[in-house]
Amino acid sequence: MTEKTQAEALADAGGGRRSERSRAAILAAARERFAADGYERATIRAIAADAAIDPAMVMRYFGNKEKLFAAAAEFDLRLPDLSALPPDEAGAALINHFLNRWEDDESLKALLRASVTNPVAADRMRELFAGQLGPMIARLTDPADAGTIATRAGLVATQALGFALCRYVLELEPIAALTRTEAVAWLSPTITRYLTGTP
Amino acid sequence: MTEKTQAEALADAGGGRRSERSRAAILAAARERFAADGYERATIRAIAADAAIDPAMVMRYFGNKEKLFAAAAEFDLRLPDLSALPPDEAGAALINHFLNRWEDDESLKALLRASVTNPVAADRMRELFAGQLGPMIARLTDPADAGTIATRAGLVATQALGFALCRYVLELEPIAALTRTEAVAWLSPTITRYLTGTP
DNA sequence: TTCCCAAGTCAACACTTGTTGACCTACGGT
DNA sequence: ACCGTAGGTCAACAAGTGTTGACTTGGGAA
Repeated sequence: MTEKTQAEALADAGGGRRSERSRAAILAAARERFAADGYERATIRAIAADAAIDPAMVMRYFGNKEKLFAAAAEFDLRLPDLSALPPDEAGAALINHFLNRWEDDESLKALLRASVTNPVAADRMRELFAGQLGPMIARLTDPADAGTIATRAGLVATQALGFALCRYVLELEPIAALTRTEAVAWLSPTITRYLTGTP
Repeated sequence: MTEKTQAEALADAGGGRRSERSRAAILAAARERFAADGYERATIRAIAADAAIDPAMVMRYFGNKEKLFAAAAEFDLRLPDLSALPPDEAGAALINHFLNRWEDDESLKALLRASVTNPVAADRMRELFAGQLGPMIARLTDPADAGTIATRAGLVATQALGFALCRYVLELEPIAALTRTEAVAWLSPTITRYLTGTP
């Protein structure tokens, strides 16, 4: 009864496969495991167990572990357009958005944990900052300084990733205990200078 | 007991006992592999092969993989005393020292790569910044602001580790291509503010 | 009803890992 | 000379990995 409705809805949703629910369960479990354990310690068997699904199904749906990771670590920074803001508020807005994004999607944690040992993940990380942050910064930057855009994006990446590494992965105190307000207060000037300042 | 005395005596003897050479070779290979591959991808067999030594010898000398890592990732930041410098030069000096330290000892890279998935490594990383950077900052800080020392150390860690992550591990361009001078110029104001400034 | 086929299960594969214990071997003290 | 032992070799172990292929099941179409 209920199942029929689900099946129909699911059939509509995807390209025709009826097992979207299993696929979604695997993906959710994979995100969790990759985020918690990193690429090599997260095993297909553990992911399958979390999703209450046979390990063979994981292979059926995603081909192999690397493709599963690629699907689980798909991520978009969803950067807002900050060009409307006064320059001295852009830094605070950006770091705030970044922390939000970090906290409500485990994919970023999975990506960071994996990117340290997995080339594919590292590539995606690079593309995230070069391909998404760069263009956003371009809209804030005086065309005369266009040559500095990539550097600015990179510098923002160093501070943003470093903070996330210490706060969410290493759980280094007292960084992990900082309130959101404190964190933003300390980081904003740094980000702002990287966005629009000079060395 | 007896073994150590003998080993030392033999090492002192002049010829260089093979066991000490083996031990050193294993450690060097381990540092290299852990730095390049991270904890789980660096295998005892690969390390032994690099050192041209039987895998069983690695176990004989270091007990198990975790202890080998602990020995290979022993590290000291060797922080200089910056309290003699004018406050606005301390940031530049510190980041310069940090980059030097990073570049001439692979242990830090090994530690960072491993600390993302290995609890022991993460612990050592935390202790590095809390136990070594903290005390150094204390000497720069007005006793009235003693309560901010740990936070300052943590913030410096976020920027320093984030930069190292992007430059040496992720090899994110254009951060990896920055000259030392450029890097120091961009980071110094950030570090200086974390050391002595306010949000 | 019968039949088909995708979804799901099971057991095994080939391989790699850390780790162990039995076995050599060369050399310094006696 | 001998012999004990530290240093080194070899092969195997048990556990765990990603991955595969043959089998079973259930629900919708005929």
